[in-house]
Amino acid sequence: MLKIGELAELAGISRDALRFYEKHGLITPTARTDSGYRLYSTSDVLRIRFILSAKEVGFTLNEIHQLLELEVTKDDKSCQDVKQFVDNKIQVVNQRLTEIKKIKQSLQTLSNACCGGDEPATHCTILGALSVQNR
Amino acid sequence: MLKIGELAELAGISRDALRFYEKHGLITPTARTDSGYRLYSTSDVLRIRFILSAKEVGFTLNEIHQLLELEVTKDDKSCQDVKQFVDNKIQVVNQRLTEIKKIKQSLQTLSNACCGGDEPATHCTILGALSVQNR
DNA sequence: CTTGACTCTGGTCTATACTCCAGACTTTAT
DNA sequence: ATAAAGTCTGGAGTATAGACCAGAGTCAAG
Repeated sequence: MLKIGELAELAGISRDALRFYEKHGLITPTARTDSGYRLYSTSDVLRIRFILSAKEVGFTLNEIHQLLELEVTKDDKSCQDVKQFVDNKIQVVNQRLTEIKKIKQSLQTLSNACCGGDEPATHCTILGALSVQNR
Repeated sequence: MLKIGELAELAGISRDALRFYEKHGLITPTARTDSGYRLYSTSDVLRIRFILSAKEVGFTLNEIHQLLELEVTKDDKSCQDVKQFVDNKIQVVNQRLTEIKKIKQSLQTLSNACCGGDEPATHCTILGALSVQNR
């Protein structure tokens, strides 16, 4: 079991951030010491990793909260609702995937054009690189 | 040339957002009418599209500002600096690409597990779906 | 030629996601 | 045993990205 400072270091975030996530229902330490210190287990570590991943790709804490709440049993009566929600998120994610690939291409074009590359200097801005993409 | 309301509608954002971007140096209308109305050209439209794309994938307005400022000429004396900056961004983008693919997989697994899918119900949470990935 | 829709500037307000104390208690190292 | 480092709760402060509003000017249609 990890104390808050240890988990914070492991995850590369601050203790305050961990307490903030807890206050907003994203994670609860598996246990507390008698004196009230938070204790985190390995599954808490996974949870934090997921939270940070999802944040990295643009989900808000609120959305992440919803994702973490999802609990599907095959014959849940609200199953279709959950599926709908998840499928919506998949669409969002796909959209982001497309955008991020475009931007990556642009950055790459820009990088190649720079410092003796073969691309003409007219492509040497982001927008120029983007329009190369669009041809 | 488009007036602010027209561009706003085209881009799917508010007029206030456009003025906000302007205030922070991300975009300047190509012209103004005599009475001071902002006029946007097609290259402004491209610029806004880029801004929104970059925002969508998690860049802050500040970072986007930096990206838009990049202007590389082949024999720029600061060329290596620019290349460095761009290559860093490419790394960030690659990281995000990886994360987003993982999350997409998890969502897909979750969606498939739901409502009569083949996956066992133990994978029917995001974290469960994630750990399927990690096997 | 006026009425309604649009735009201007400048300012305040809001939500999100934290960060940074303060004052008190706990644990660890020497 | 004591000092340093870590943790607790609660609350105030900050950065980002706008939204919203007021009061005044502008434009387009009937």
